Amino acid sequence: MGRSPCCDDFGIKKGPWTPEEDKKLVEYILKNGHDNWRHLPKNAGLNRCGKSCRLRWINYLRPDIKRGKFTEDEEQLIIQLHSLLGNKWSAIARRLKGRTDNEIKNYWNTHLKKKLMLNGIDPMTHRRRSDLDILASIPNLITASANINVSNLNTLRYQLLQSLVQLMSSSSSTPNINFLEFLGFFIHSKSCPHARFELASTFQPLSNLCQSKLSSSNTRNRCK
DNA sequence: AATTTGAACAACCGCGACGCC
DNA sequence: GGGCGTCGCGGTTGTTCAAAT
Repeated sequence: MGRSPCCDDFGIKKGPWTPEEDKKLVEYILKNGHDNWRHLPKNAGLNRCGKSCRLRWINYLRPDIKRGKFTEDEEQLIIQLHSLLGNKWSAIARRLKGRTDNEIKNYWNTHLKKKLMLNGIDPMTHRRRSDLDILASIPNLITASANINVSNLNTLRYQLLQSLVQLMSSSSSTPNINFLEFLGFFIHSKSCPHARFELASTFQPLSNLCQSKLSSSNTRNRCK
């Protein structure tokens, strides 16, 4: 027999919290604390499960929560801590006063990950990506980016392909700055979903080629 | 002006860890 | 030692709203 689920009671409310529910929860916790989340909703007169109450308190209602945009310092700290701790959001949150693990996790997924990628840094390893790494991820980069404006797709395709040919013909393993700038131009221009789709499909075969190049070069390195 | 799209973030869900009996 | 209840975490989904079309 398994553990009894927390939130399967019929009639238990889910979804966004109302101001009245917030008020009840805050008043109850400030007066009585939160020793037992399981029993708290009933005692506080809330038709919610304990888990939902806990989350609402920790992520939104706690009095010491800091609201508003992340500062540049906080961003740097998150990046630094993520490079040391990985996706240990609660551990990262403990080192950022007033910020919650959920908030940091969301901020990482929507802002910081992209920011690092656009700077040529792998968000998981925190290492600078080689040209081949970047090429292999072009379709993802293009699809992930919401900001492409291409008025003349063919011209840009031609320019990009020229850069790619140049890049592929050089044997250098260090990042090609011109190419990175070119990619940056693509990604920072305004949105055009159609162009993104076109570009992503155009570069999929090239990406596959790069993946196989990468894996064969890794195999060679291992054999050395 | 209406519709679509996508970013941001709030909230949910499943599971492992832990403590108690 | 193992069964059970609860908590906390991380991944995922749902909702909202502004910008683009």
